[in-house]
Amino acid sequence: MGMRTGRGMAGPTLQGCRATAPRVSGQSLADARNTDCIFSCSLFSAQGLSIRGAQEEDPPDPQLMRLDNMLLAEGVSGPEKGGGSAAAAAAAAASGGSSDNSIEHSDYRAKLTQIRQIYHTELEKYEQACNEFTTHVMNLLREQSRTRPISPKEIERMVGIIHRKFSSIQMQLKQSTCEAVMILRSRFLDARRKRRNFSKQATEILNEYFYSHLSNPYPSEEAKEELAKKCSITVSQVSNWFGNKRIRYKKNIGKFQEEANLYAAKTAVTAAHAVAAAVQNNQTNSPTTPNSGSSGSFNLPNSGDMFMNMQSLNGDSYQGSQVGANVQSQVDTLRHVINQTGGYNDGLGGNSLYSPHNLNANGGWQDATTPSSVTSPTEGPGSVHSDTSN
DNA sequence: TTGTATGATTCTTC
DNA sequence: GAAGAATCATACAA
Repeated sequence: MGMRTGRGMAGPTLQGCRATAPRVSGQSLADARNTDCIFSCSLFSAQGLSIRGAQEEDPPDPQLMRLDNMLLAEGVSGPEKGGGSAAAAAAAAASGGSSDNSIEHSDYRAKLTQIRQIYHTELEKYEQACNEFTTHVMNLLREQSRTRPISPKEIERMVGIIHRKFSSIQMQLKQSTCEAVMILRSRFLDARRKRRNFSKQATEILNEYFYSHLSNPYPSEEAKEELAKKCSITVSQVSNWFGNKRIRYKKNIGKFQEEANLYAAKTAVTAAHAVAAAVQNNQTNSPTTPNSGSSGSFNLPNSGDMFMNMQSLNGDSYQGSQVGANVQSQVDTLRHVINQTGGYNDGLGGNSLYSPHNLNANGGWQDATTPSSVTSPTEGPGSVHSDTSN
């Protein structure tokens, strides 16, 4: 489960553990004993050795030291540090502050606290039982001393045996706790890896960008960062989203038409206002002043798109490239709406006034963006080389 | 339960 | 290294 078959698999370092750890729902220490997690296996294999002499006079058991160190590192033993384990810290760092991950993070901390509490309760119980039993044995020996002589050495030996027995129980407790923490960690990392749909708002933001940049849906790094910030996702997620979107859009334009219309209509009014404002602004100022709006980093090439000539909109003879990138994108939206109202061919090339998606015959975004002198901020759509599939 | 949507991963190409 | 393409795995709706 969770492992992909037939291919190499890149992933977090806990991959091996994650792949074999059972997906337990409860977090009791007893459940934790069932794990076959790699880490746990090593603990179990060493247990037989640890029962003997984990106490005072013997050199410190390396296994016990490992357990203690791990419990300390995970914040289970030692001073309370709010569940601030390495995993939790890593998770917090990876979360990028998104609310969902924060919830997961707090969930992790809550469960770790639970484990910590169980551990300390059990540890206390064992210590108490050890003391009680020692007292009990001492009392018995005292009583026996009335009938036979008992040397201090014998008493010491008995106490030593009791302590060793109880320390082996403690060892098991520590092992179980470690296993529980490991399971929790693996489950937590699994949860991070699990696919989650983006929020509706995030999808809307991405879609709005995509459909308003249909002529060149290749956001620059800056734009990706901005989108990522807006959507509370990572830049690579933005890249993934656009990669998926471009391919799926190309594969089934018809299916996405409705969606395209929706977003186009949504931003049409804004687009019209923006265009008018930009034109106004441009006329009153310098005709070559580029727009520096929020999307200004997209130097959308447009010489391949007849509609990009703003002449048809304002009567001026100035090109879309002079308008500015954000206006350019708005024009994309606007023209889409215009085209919708006028009706257009659903096909890729067709004979319609313009191809609404700026896809070339191969399904690429090439024709709208092929000017040799103008390149995309990232990589021009010229890199869309083979769109013949499907 | 099943089909579809979708985010992620991997491989290939340039 | 970025993008396309194929695929996987999971979420989600019917």
